[in-house]
Amino acid sequence: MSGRPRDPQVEAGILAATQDLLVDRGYAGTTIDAVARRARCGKSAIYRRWATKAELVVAAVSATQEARSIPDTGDLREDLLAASMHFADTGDRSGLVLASVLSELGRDRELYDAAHEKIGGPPVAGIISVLERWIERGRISPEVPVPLVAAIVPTAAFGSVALQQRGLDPRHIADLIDHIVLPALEQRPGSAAD
Amino acid sequence: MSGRPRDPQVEAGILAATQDLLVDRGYAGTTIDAVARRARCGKSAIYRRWATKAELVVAAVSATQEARSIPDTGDLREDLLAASMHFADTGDRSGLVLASVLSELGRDRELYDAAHEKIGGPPVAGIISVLERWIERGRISPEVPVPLVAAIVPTAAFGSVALQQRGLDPRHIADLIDHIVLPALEQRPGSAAD
DNA sequence: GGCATACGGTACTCGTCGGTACCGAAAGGT
DNA sequence: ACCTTTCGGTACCGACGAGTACCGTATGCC
Repeated sequence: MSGRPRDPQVEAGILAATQDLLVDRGYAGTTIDAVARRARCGKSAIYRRWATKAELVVAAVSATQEARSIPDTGDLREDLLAASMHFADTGDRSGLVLASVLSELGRDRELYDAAHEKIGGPPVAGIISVLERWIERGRISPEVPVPLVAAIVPTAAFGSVALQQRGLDPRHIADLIDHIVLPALEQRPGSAAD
Repeated sequence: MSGRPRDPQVEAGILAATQDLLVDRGYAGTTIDAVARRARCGKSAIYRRWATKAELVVAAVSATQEARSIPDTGDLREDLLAASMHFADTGDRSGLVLASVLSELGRDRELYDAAHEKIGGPPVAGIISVLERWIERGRISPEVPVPLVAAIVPTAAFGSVALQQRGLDPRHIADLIDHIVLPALEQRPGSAAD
């Protein structure tokens, strides 16, 4: 029956190589031969696992995602910082990989779903959770448009990655939170200040 | 010497066809043959004007840009709305065209410069001008980080275009200005009067 | 009218890349 | 030991697309 088992390291190497190439060559520039060369494996090892290039890319995009916990430091600003730092340029390639497949997103349904669900979803959900918790605690007015505010940092990160090929500076994220996000959260429900 | 002059309508048709294809096929999907077919011209008419596909695309991207004036309505909110509405989904294809060439931006210097200068530059500059004018008038504190605030709507528009293949809803832009931009501008240095 | 160029259209070259087929060697299960 | 599968590697096929070369025709300047 079962012959030689597949080497998990080969799989990991292929995915890593694919991510690398996506980031600095783009989708079109990521050829299967180049992936094999970089991963130091044969093309057969790739096609044994994924039937098409699209499937490989989907897998590589999905693999950039890992579980994340929602911060709860007792301080709103700290929570926001913690939840947002995922978008900083700190080794995490998920943002860069996403940007690299951008141009195909609207045209390849499979790619779009994978990228949107795996990359866009969870991190934004983390920020939303933070905001909702502080609304429950009364620190934030229930009238603030949560989705709008929660999208600020991810959107900025996305733009940075897409246009400049690099993630956001952690300092930049802190500035965004201090000067944009927190002010947007300060509106009071009934107070007549304005 | 000079024989038959070039037909300006041919040029316009080629650029329009290129923009159309970029928007709904992407950069890779925009073939020269397809451009010629859509523009109802020969490939020779294209290569007579631009030496390579990249040059054609740069020209098509550049052609989406026209002059814009800086609004001055006497009301801060109205000025911001006017300056930002350029990013709304209203016939203006500049955003869509930009998004379509996104994936190549970081890798093709010529493309990047054209897109950044022609599309990113002027509209953002308009918003910055509005903010600076109202700072001079004392309506906005000189301490607000202008570039950070000015980037909010363009960045959001960019994300929308890139991820969903469509521009921002005008209503969404108004929400951004009311709930994000204006609150960020309300921080006062120390003064109370307005 | 005649020269030079642009026109739409077609046929071609040539490089690239996704995907397949096949190799001999290695590695595990039984 | 034997059988099966995976391994890295290579050679190949077929499609596709950028760019070139011409074609006969149309159009304007001198």
